[in-house]
Amino acid sequence: MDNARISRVFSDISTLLQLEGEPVFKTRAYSRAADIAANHPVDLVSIANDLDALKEIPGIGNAIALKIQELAETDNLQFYEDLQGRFPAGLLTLLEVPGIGPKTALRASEDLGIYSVETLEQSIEAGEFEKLPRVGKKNADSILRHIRSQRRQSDRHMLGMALPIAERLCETLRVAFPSASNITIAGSTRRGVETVGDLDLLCTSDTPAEITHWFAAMDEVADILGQGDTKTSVVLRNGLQVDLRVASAESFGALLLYFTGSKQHGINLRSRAQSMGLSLNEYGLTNVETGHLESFPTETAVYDRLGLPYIPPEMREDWGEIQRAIDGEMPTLIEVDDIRGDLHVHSDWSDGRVPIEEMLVEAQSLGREYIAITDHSSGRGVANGLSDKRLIAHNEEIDRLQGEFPDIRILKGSEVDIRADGSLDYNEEMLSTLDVVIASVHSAMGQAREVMTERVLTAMNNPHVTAIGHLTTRLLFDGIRSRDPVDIDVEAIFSAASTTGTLLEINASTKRLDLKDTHIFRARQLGARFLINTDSHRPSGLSDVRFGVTMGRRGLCEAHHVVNTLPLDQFVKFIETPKKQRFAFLEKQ
DNA sequence: GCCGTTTTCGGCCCGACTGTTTTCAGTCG
Repeated sequence: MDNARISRVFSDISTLLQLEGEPVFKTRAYSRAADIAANHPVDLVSIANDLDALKEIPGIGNAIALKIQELAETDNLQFYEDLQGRFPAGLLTLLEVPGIGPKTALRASEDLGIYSVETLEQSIEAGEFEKLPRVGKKNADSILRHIRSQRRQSDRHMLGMALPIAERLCETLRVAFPSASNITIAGSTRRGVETVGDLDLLCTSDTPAEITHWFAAMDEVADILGQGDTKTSVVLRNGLQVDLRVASAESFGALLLYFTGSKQHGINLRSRAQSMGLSLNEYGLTNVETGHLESFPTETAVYDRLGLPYIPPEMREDWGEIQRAIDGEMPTLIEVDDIRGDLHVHSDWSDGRVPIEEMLVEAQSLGREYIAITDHSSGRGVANGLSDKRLIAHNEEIDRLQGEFPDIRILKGSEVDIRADGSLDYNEEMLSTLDVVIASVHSAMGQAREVMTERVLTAMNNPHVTAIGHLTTRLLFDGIRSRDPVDIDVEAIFSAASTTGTLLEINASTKRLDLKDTHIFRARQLGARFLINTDSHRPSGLSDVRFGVTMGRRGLCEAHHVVNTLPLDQFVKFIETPKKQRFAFLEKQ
């Protein structure tokens, strides 16, 4: 039982209670609990024996806390079982089809015996489904199209793939409509969520219809899902859904706030507005008594009117950010420009694509003050890992290149395999020749939780290990494959970071993003410090640092939490400090 | 079911779109 499964249970309960006609506020409470569980930085099972700790989480009360306890203790929930038993099996899968809500799903199963997406499809094709009340042919056709397009693709896309496309579409709009302004990415892409379901683009213009119609007619549009004068929704040839909304400039602040989300952040803001006698929507704030509408050109102006400081998009996840804002405890989040060095970079000495020189040229052009070349260790045979002998030559090559590149400090490094038993590929003598050691798991990923945890802890206790690379080894779905994270006690690892003086890597590679946001949030609370590294295998990879910074921001990192924001001389002092005293050194900075 | 600088009871976020209807239900974000 993990947070994802708990979330699933509450989400199902919410839906099923809706079908039973329970009050909407009750179903909403379960729905919010599902969101909370899905994103909570702490494993709920690990605190389930403490009822008060569960109830301290906003949105979790007595009833839901008790249900979490039951799930944690028995891996089961009687309430959930009973509820499911009162409905036909398969009903919930129907609800995953866009366009099918609770009412339609229930009617379809009761009246037509539909209990799966396949039987739904057959019923639509047979012309039966459209005869249900309030459905009709157009709805039926639209649902059928959704079923078929959903089958073609997974429903979420890596941020690293979606963001560049969104940026390119914005640029296309800028060129095509010079008079349009505020062309902006919104939605989960703007918040920096690791995967996004669709792209939300906004702009302001006096001639919205012209823009939405032009957009829907673009070459790369494969399918138009909906089109009006102020909004259009299309599917691109690559399978990505894009929603474009156009409005007038005076209300852009409220519009952007609204379409950036998250949903729950918006609900919390509207709640706050209500308590001030105001009503918040995408056009602005309306005085409930007088009906007067105030417009806001910027998001900052809306927050200000609600008595709050600006809340950066990455924080708008209902992780306590509004309370933090009220309390005046807003962090100054880390920014891309704070990053001065990259400590995890590969070259063609192992499995990188280009010679060290080319990585150095690119790193310099990005303004990096220092870089560690960390090719793989000998255990990575498939990655052309470096034997002891080749590591010595690698070090000599770096000394030579330092002479050619006086403007960037090149650190001797290695990404060393943590073997299945926790030992490292190089011995103490070899490790002591290196400035930076990133220790990573690349093998035996199926180990039991206790074994894996002990394995990484052993590496953390090695005095030469600077940081643990991509802790969970998960890979996001890139259209072809994905990899689940290893089973490891992250709380134990995060706690050990400060006691051993080991840094934790935020791996910015677009398919990794490992640690992920909730891990960073929790590790920071437990006193960990980080490196944001790109794990680049080619020059273009060095720019991916921005994705790592975004994850750091979502985990509420300030620059001082991330050690490669230190200027070169300070960073060198850091790695020259005996490992056990490094966190004390950071405290003094 | 959750929650409290109006409340331990009585509130609880807001609007657009679509297609079905004879004034609005259902779904979505």
